Amino acid sequence: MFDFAQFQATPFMDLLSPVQAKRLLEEGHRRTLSNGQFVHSRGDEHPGISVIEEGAAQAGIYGLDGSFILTSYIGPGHTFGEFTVFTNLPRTHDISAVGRTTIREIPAARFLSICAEDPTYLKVLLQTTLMRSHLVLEMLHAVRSLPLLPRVAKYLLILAPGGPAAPVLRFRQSDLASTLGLSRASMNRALATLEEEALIERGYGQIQIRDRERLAQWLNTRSE
Amino acid sequence: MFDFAQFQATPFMDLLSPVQAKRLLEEGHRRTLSNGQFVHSRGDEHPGISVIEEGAAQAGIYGLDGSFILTSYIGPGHTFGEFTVFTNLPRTHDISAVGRTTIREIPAARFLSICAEDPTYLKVLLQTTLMRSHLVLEMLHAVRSLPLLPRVAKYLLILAPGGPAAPVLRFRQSDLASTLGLSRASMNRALATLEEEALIERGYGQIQIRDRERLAQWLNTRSE
DNA sequence: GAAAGAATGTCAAAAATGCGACATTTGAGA
DNA sequence: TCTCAAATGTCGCATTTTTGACATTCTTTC
Repeated sequence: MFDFAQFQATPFMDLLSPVQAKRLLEEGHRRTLSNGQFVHSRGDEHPGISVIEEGAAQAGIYGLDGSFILTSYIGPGHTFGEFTVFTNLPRTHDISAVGRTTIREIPAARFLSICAEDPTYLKVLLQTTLMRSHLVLEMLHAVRSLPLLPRVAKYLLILAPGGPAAPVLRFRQSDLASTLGLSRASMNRALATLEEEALIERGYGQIQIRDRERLAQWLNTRSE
Repeated sequence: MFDFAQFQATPFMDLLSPVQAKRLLEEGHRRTLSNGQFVHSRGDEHPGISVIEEGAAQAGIYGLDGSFILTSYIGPGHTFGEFTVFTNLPRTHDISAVGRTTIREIPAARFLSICAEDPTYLKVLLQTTLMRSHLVLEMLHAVRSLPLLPRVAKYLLILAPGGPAAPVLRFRQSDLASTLGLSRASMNRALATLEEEALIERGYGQIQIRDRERLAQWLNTRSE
């Protein structure tokens, strides 16, 4: 259910039955976004939950200097915005599309009434929220207890999209750097070292994990 | 509902009606712990959710060198262990009592059946989980984007117990240091500076926040 | 109430990291 | 295709932080 070794949460939609999934999507309004387009900005009102149908999104916060601190990568079947539904507070993160992306937006009131009808939605959302919460705790722990190199590796694993293909992270090194709270120079050196170990490949605006499994193994030998 | 300025989540029990609260506690087994006594250790099985009736607990992870990385301070009315109930995975944190503490332990199966009876429990647990998740994200953000001094201040605010009284954090400086991922020397210097500003007071094995409001204000002028 | 253990306060040398600068490579758009 | 902007690769130097050591203060326990 929760593949620790791969640091990936199960998508919300995968935990619903096909009927429940269909029912939920029907309540939503479809929206298509081009690469990099903003879905929400920090501070936006309009509470509602969104489901990714195709493509992906990234959540983070822009710093005053334009740097982007990434918090999570949101893939197909995952949701975002549930925080606004259950707390009635404005958005806490900036969310933008990664590649061409289609999402379903379900307004807060409507989602809540679906939950009232069938509490399974609540239970499943709780499950995914707890898993993601756990991942954030893992990140927090990594930031504080791991040396630079394994710390970078762990973040790559957590932020990398799931799925069978070799994961490609479409992030600039400068964004990754501010995400981990270090300078671009240090990030570049760390990535260079990981590349020497043949664990990743650096590209222009992206990083490819050559073999998720092997990177996870390498991390284990380094952190325990 | 969610006091951002004070970085405190609403306790789970406060969001339940008196009847619902009573019903839940009746399902649990009461347990009394003395100061520092362990409730659970990382890796423990036996899934179940626990509610703090009196006292408090701290959750964290012990490092190999004996250092303790604190994750959260859990006060009266708050829960812990919900992760084990909904994922069937072992405990991810070490939890110990702070001061004389009584808790109610509700086995996973029983809690789930209560939720099935009355989905309000699910909804409320989702609310608190989302709030706490948000707090962890705030911590993560602080670690990466704030300079040392405001970072320490923010952690003190997040980790400090709520309530009207001047909060006292019963932590050793060495634990606080490893919680923020820095050395005891740096932590000591940071705390010394905050004390010079008359925001906190250092004690033996504890730190007192002189005025939560004022510390939050000081933080705001420093971080935006 | 004395002694021992535990935690804090502080310092200088060593190490790690950030900063600013500049060359190089890549990709997008005219 | 060519040009230019954007992103990466690298290098000293400045700064911060850690390390390890030691003195001091506070608690606990005998």
